[in-house]
Amino acid sequence: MSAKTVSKVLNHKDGVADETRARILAIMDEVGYHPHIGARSLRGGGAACIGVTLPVSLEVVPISEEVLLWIFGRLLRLFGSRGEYICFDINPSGHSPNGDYARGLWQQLYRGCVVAGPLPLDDTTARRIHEWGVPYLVLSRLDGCPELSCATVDFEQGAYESTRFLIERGHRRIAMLKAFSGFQPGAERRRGYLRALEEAGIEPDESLIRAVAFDAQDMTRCVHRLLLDRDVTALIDCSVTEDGAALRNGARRAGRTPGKDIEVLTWSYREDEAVLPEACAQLWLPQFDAVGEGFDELAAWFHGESEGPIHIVYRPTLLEKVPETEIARPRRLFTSQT
Amino acid sequence: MSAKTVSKVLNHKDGVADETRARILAIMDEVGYHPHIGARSLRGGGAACIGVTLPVSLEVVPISEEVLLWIFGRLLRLFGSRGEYICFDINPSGHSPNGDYARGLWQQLYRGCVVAGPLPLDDTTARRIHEWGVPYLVLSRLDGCPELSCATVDFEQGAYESTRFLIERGHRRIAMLKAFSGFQPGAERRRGYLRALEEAGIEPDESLIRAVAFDAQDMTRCVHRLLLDRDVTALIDCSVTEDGAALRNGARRAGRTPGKDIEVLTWSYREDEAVLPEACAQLWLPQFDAVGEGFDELAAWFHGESEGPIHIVYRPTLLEKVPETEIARPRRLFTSQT
DNA sequence: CTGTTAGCGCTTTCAC
DNA sequence: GTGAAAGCGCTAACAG
Repeated sequence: MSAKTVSKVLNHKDGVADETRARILAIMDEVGYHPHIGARSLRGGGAACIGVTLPVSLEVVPISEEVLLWIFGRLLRLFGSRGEYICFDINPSGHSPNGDYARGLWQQLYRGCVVAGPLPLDDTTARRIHEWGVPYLVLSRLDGCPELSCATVDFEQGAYESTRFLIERGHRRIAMLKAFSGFQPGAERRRGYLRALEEAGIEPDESLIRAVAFDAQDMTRCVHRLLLDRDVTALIDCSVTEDGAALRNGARRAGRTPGKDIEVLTWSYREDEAVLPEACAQLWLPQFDAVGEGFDELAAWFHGESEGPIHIVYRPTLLEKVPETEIARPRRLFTSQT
Repeated sequence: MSAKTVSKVLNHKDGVADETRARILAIMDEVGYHPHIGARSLRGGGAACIGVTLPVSLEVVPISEEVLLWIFGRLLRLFGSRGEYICFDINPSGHSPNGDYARGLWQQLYRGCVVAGPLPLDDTTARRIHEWGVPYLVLSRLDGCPELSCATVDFEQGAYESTRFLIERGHRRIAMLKAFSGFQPGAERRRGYLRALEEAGIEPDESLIRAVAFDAQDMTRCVHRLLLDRDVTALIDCSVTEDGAALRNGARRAGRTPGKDIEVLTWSYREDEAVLPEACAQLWLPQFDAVGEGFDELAAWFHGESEGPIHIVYRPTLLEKVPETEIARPRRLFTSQT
């Protein structure tokens, strides 16, 4: 019989006599036949791979193992169980000239992909991914590319609400521990903060916005420095380092005590536990919920059950009643590898 | 110019004028050209993917997240940093008819692979992988296929030494908590145990070998049952559950106390911490060391710097002086998902 | 140094 | 219901 007949059997199409089909299947089993995935993708089918890439090296934005695993586990359930390959292309310390973090797509290895991390503000690849036309999901928004398929949290809104909350409590000089300088979520934080100040007619002071690295020592140092200025009466920790101890230590070095002579507002990925119980409020970022739902939608898109692009931007919630129990060991979304 | 010239440039081969090369590179950059990985593999090159598969579903042998991550991290360093894709094909609850867990190879997606888990005794796929001819590494041996490229620990030797140690201390009825029934490491344990008994002229009692699941409740129950027999004076815990509490609880329910009226010998993946400090000895299984070295060799093989197959079978070490500190939270190699 | 040609394994189109 | 032929993008062999 001919190649076409075999091809039909392979792809579960009809137009083949039952007897022939059975015979072919028997032979395939006997010879141990498997279709060549490369040839298939060459012909236009595309490999059944879902790819995971990072827009920047793990050294720059050190996504924690916990998160990588969480992503891994979700994709396993959504794609692995349906027989798709899950393909990681995580290139620590830029093997690639920068920008082609989606080479798995260009090379037609992926038929969909997850960009797992914040986008640099000058990113141009995400737009190319969008135009490429396959299902994809970025875990970050990008200014100037609102059509991006994304699942994340509205950091600008979070920063705005946090700042306004403190202004309403009478604060005028509000410091901010900001992460992700040069990245979209960092820019969103800044914008939200400035917008709230402007609305209240407060002149912003750039020196109060402090970029921090993802480690406890740097945190402590920054808090110390900022709080030496006695006019600073409030501090927003939107570093998402979730490190209450570093906040306390930094404040103590500056002779201050959170909840007494300095009001702290913390950001956290968790709703039920406090970064710092003595904080005046905690902003909960439902990032995991957003990403989880994003993955569900991505799977549906990938499997042809729905259409993209995805646009999930969860609004953070300001908890005025901070949970009483403190996060036991900080299980961070980002961990420095020092 | 022709396709071949372009191909040469792509593959960093010489025989192209410098000026032409530069021109081609410029154009490639401009158009955003990327070679089609499927076509390449079709032509015989093979995709630059290292695959990771599990011989059985995660539901049957629940490899812990910690281990998956450890593997992931190692492969990232060894392969990811050199630009290779790391591709997982982990098929929970048998999407495939069983046996084609290496479909990534048959489909020519992988140019090498890691089989990350114990092999079932009736496995036939591993031999086919071996004959396939690409670099691969199995984290288990297989009876009747000694040529397999593997990195693991000699469980038979471990069971033999454990049993002999207890016999020499005067025990005659030695119970055994055994994991991996139906799998190679389970068979090795049994063999080692029986060999030691036979050498000592002790008639084995099958009921003393007890298969346990990877969870604390089942452990406790099994220990309880076994120790109700007052003639049992020694217990080998080679379940590698590393759960001292379950051992203690089971013993207590049977009215026994480890270290007093029952001698326990524990197996552990760690050298410096005790599963049960009151054990009379601990067998250290340098599994991580073996696998780590195996990965190094696999990478060399994959990159053409050395030849396979790999054969790393580390000998366990019997520590008569059990470490004093107990493993804090059991961080298990295998965790049931209940 | 450069161009031509063939063929990898698959699927689709079209003819039988 | 089945077969023949073309072509996907790439590279090796062979001419020019």
